[in-house]
Amino acid sequence: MGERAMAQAEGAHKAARATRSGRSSVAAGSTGRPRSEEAHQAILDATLDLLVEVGFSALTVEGVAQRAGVGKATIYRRWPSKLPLVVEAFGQLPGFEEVDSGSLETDLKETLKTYLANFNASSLGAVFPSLAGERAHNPELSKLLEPVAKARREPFVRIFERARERGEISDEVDIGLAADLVVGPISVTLFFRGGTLSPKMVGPIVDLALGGILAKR
Amino acid sequence: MGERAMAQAEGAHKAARATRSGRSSVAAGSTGRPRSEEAHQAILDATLDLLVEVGFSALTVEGVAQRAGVGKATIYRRWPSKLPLVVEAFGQLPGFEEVDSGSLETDLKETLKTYLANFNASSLGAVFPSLAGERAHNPELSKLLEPVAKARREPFVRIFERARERGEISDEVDIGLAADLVVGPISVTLFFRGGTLSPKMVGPIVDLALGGILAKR
DNA sequence: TCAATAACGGAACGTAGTGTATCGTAATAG
DNA sequence: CTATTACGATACACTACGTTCCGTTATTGA
Repeated sequence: MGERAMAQAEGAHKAARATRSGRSSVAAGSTGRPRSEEAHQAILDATLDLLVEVGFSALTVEGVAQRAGVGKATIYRRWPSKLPLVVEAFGQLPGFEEVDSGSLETDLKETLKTYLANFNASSLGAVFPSLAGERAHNPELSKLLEPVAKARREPFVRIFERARERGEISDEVDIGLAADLVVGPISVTLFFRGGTLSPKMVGPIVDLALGGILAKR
Repeated sequence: MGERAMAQAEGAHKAARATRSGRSSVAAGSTGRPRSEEAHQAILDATLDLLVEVGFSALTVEGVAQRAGVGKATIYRRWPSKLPLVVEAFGQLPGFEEVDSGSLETDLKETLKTYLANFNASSLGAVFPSLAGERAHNPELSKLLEPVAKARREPFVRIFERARERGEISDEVDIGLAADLVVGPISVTLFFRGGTLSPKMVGPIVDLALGGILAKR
């Protein structure tokens, strides 16, 4: 859900001026001017915006500073390089809620719909491919991205585990593979074809995939 | 075999490059030193190597020139920028043969195995994500990549079409979706999880996916 | 045989981004 | 009120980029 960035697009110096309420969360035991929480957030927002606009590799710290209306030093004071900055900004993107309706089919369809909605709303659909493309050549990024990718897969694994406990699917079914089968067409659309993700895809995907998964009983 | 399929949509500079005079092609009416076909190939090879090693965005013309043992001008004389260079180099990667055994299951498994073998052998598994990640932010690259991606999907569509003609699958099955379902787990492994592709995946994938596809009869 | 021609590899531009440092100013603690 | 620290801005040396120029080399046609 984020109206987040929009306010940022034009008002570069808006954040700079807004230092008044630098209500820093820390300041414990430390004297001096506290770090501006607003600047912090403006930097993360600008990073996400630029990540969507130009991708990971074309993103520069200088560009982030300009967009956020912030000096470069303010960024380097908090993050040593662009990688952890990107990872933290990426981590701000919303996760998604789990569904436990008692039915495998409903769980999958609802979760997938949330999945796609998130991809579209948060522009994750533009950010994720850019980061994923870099993984193979950037071990550090790969490591930082691993838990994120895992967290996005796990809900599906749990859905299948619950279905197995209820006896909906056979013990023979490879749950990890089943999860990949369901998410697969979305991945293909996103990466291979560079297409758009629509919630309308969900129904047919689950129906077709589930046929094979349920058949093994 | 090894047919360098994947018809390119890049006639633009191919035509402009008509001056090539590899050994004795005698570039009609043109005097002067002929372009070295050796250098040409060395450049393309170096481009592919670097594409695998560092990815698209980190690939530089300077790096290609060094790797190929060539002056940068030699590259710019043939390609206006790194993009068409990358596309032509990418187009050199082998396509894959079609299988028509008369059985849907066999066709899928054999084709998928070739698919994976190519991904591994040609390091396409490293190159493709890098290019795919750039698509969202580079419309030009996206356009040039479109026919390539399509060509990789088409064999699977044809396999399903033949199966339908033989009456192996119902008319209700969405063939495009079926193709995506089969390739899906590979895409997930490659992009989402950054994992390795193994031919051992093929059997279970096809078995599980086919269950749902065949069930609709 | 030799001048004209064009591609060759290498080197020299100007540009852009990096990470660090320094400036005067602003905000907070004691 | 003073010490301290963060702020935005700017300057810095450094690196690597894309592009262009340069003297050299290979080939052609007179």
